[in-house]
Amino acid sequence: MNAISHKIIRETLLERIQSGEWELGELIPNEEELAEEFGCARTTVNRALRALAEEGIVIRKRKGGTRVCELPKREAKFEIPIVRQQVEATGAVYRHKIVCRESKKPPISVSTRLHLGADEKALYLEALHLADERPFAFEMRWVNPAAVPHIEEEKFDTISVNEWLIKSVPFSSGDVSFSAVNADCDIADALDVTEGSALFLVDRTTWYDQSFITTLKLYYNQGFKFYSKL
Amino acid sequence: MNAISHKIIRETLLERIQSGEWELGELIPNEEELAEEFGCARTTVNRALRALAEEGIVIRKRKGGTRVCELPKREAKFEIPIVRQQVEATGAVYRHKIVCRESKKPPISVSTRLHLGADEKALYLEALHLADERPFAFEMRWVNPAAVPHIEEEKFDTISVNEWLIKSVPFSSGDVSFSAVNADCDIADALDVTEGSALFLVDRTTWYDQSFITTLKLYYNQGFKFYSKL
DNA sequence: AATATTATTATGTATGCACATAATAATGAA
DNA sequence: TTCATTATTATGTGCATACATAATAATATT
Repeated sequence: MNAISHKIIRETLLERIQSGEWELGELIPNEEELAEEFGCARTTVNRALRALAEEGIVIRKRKGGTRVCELPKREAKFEIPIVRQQVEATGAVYRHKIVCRESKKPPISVSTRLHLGADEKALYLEALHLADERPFAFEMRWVNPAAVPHIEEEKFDTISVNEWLIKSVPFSSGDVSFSAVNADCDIADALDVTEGSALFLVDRTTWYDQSFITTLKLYYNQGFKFYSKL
Repeated sequence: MNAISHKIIRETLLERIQSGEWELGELIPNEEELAEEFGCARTTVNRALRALAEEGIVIRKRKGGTRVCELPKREAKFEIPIVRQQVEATGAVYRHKIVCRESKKPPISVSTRLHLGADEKALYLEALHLADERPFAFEMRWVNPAAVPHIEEEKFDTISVNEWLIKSVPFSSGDVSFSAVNADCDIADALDVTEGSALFLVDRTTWYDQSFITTLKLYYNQGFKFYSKL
């Protein structure tokens, strides 16, 4: 009665599915029948099944009933972390340094991404993230000053650009891509690796409600890995 | 009455949060008050707030009430795709080729990962994934034959190892890492790129209920990108 | 003052009921 | 046979109510 039965029911059903008691694609008993089996109300079974549906374990259709998902999706979720947290997670001391900061006309690829007019300027920043004073990641970023005017006043000596933006625009959306690139001369120099080293690149563009905020390329130093579970 | 009010309420509350009407960390009205405002039952508000809590937008505490999350988490979710689907998504024709298949004693790093005894053999496979007959990704994999004995009978001429395993063990768990590596001589050869090219590497180990199934390294060809949203 | 005990409070959960809705099956008309 | 109409069914949702639970506040005890 009190042992949060919707969770227990969810668990039980999940076990039946994972053990193969109910095959992939198979129709499972309806809510009413399950409610009777578990000796609870249909509402409770409903909640358990809804949870499984949200997780992609089952598919539910009105009148069609509930069946085990044919192709259980394997998704890896991971946080887009703040670099400082990544560094500190390794036990190292974090520091960041603004290497370059200027207002200038961005290349077309960037002005397109930020939805800027042809002659509009944007803020360009280069920053180096350090772990125990050793280069950890190198960031090349464009910011749309119209979206966050107060950025002009910020020095970024105590807080990184990313952290400042997250505080200013906490609920932005974004596109991200992950890839591997060979370090060119400039980046190799900044990260203190040999030219051509394989670097993990995160390329991200974020916006809030139609207003584009920033686009950046973040090059992680050699040997960096992103971990996740599925 | 019929316009799925819990969704509407969730939306409305989300807007108030995103617009800054309720600040980060701020306590929002309790369920009863909101129910009165929206003219609905507390149950309905509860459902909306529970959804927001699951998304990491708000934090809820008994007696403490509900408050906007201080650091809204930025997580990128993406599917660990089947390579065939990745290839076909680009419009290319997929084919895969088993380059090597043998049963042998794995190195310690692998026997540890697969929880094998010191002298136990495992199945080693190398496969090349092709997009329009051009190398797309190169896979080096160890499989624990004890976990999936039927694998001995499978030729993998119509289905890839990964797809076969997904069908055989649909609900496995796993650890994944993503990184960038320079192509060594063998891999450069397999993917037909110059040695030292930056490759995107996915390293994955999967198991089902304490029984370790497979561990693999998947090297994507140069220029490959993983896309996601946040 | 420090500690243990007892309210108080907002969320968490379960229930029975009613009705809405989408997908299907059954039926009828052309 | 073909198409449109009408049940039927399982899920989807909302509500009022009751009680459980965790965290806090208030109180009493040492």
